[in-house]
Amino acid sequence: MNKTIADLNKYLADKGLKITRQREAVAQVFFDTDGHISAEELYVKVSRSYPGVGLTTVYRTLKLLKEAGLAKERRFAEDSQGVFEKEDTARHHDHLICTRCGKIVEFKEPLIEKLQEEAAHRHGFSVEDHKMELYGLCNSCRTA
Amino acid sequence: MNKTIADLNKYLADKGLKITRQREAVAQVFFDTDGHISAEELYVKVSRSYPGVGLTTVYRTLKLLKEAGLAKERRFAEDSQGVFEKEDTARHHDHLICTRCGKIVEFKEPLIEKLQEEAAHRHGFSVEDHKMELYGLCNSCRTA
DNA sequence: CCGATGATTGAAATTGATTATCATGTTCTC
DNA sequence: GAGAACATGATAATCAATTTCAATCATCGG
Repeated sequence: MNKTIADLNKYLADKGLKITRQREAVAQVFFDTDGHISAEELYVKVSRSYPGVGLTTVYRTLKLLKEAGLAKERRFAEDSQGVFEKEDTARHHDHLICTRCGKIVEFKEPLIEKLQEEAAHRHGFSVEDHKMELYGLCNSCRTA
Repeated sequence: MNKTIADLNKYLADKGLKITRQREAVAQVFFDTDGHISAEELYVKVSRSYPGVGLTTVYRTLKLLKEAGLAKERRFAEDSQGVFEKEDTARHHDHLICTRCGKIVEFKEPLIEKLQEEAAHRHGFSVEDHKMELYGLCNSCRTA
């Protein structure tokens, strides 16, 4: 099932933190967003529906969402800003990134995950998370 | 065979760029280093053998080494500085990162690479490079 | 409901890695 | 070895992200 503001509120209550208008505003817009969004973009989007929420608070709320396991942060280029996506959709998918046009395609490959687990165990590691990104040219850029 | 300063010099000559004391100093120390090293660390190391080389020049030379295909930059944590390693050892290996102690183990998994290629082709991508990092707990941290 | 306590907010300042600037110094070609 | 182009390095600038801090707000106990 999809995660909602209720999940964040539960996390906040458990930690003795407070449920505020601003946090609910940020979480609401975040959960209504599909795909990747940067803190800056989320700030703009939140400002439209709930003006008066500061960029600082957007950053802080995204951090909380990460801690609560509801959001995942990614960084596709060395010099770019981080982007966030919902953890339930983030789980177990990887990315293909076009180095020319920047297009990002998500894909799944369960067999690779299995092999990752095995490789990790051979080195005494337990896997909590993984990051796999393939960089290359997409169809349009290759034929252009 | 291992790459050396000569390879950087060849690249520089081809591009009409100049071979300088500073670039040779940075490259020398870089090629003598195994594993990962940050620009800052390399700067300190270079300063010991060849004082008077600026941090700016270390960054610039590392950029050249990357362009020449002799170095590879990685960034293991969102907020950390980039680290560099020799391209010939970097090629086709991936990383296991302990989220507790920060230990980094390198491993190879040719079968995963093959599957990556296949997955990419299914989405119309050609693969130029890839990044795969597994995050978890190493043996010592798990049993501690 | 009220007041105390401690968390939260947001504007501004700060950070930290990396890059740009620019005057000066160096390399390489002819 | 002269000249043009490139390189250097101290400093300033950048930029996402975090910290600061005084003012505000949420929550709990009574």
